[in-house]
Amino acid sequence: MRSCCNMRGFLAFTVLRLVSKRGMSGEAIRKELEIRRGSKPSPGTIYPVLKSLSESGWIRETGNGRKEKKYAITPLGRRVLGEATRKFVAMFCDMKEDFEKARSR
Amino acid sequence: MRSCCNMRGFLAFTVLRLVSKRGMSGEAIRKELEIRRGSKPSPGTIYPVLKSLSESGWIRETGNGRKEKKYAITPLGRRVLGEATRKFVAMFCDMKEDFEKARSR
DNA sequence: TTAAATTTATCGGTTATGCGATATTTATGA
DNA sequence: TCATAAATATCGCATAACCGATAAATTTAA
Repeated sequence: MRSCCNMRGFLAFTVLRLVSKRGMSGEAIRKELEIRRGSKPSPGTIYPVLKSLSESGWIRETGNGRKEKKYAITPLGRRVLGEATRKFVAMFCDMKEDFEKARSR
Repeated sequence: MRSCCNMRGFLAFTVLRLVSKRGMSGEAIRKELEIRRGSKPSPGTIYPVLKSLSESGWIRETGNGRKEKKYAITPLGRRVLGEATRKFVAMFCDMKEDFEKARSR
């Protein structure tokens, strides 16, 4: 059975939210998204998003030598995320109960 | 300042949720969406969505003569919506607090 | 040191969402 | 009845999101 929504357009938002909680690498993000949505975004999906968020100045690499690159949210990113979250909640204002009912992880 | 998400892909989902609460016409839906997201979707946006949802068998016209056409969700639509809502909540599982903080309408 | 594995990077292509413009139908009211 | 307004319908288009494939860089381990 087909679905009535495909999450298209919310990947950048979700990635920004993830990074805002704790520094994360591209791979860590892919793994978290696999859990949340059931499928792992391809590298060709996730790295362009990280690049785009970086170029917007919303996230930046945290220079822990090299290893896995980790990203953190910037102050500007935090403002943008706050505003987007506000809009998101306004758009889906009737979903409060659905979130409350859900068993949180 | 640009936004990090554009709600793209969630219009059908949102319309289905609206219709699931109470019978609504295309115009009523446009007005509700204007409130929620700040801009009113154009007719060229909303009527194709209603058509598509109808063709999927997820909503149907409720035959009150003609007047403003009203739509209601079907049992199949309710199943699809339930599943989509479950996925939605899983995807945005960390947003519970944002919804709680928000003043509800 | 070298090979394998992991992570990051890039690019083109497909897909479909939402809009603008426009036309048609239906309702309202003078 | 007729004119105006409101609601619905359709079509093509621009946009961009995401994926697949592939390659490069970095880390790990043998």
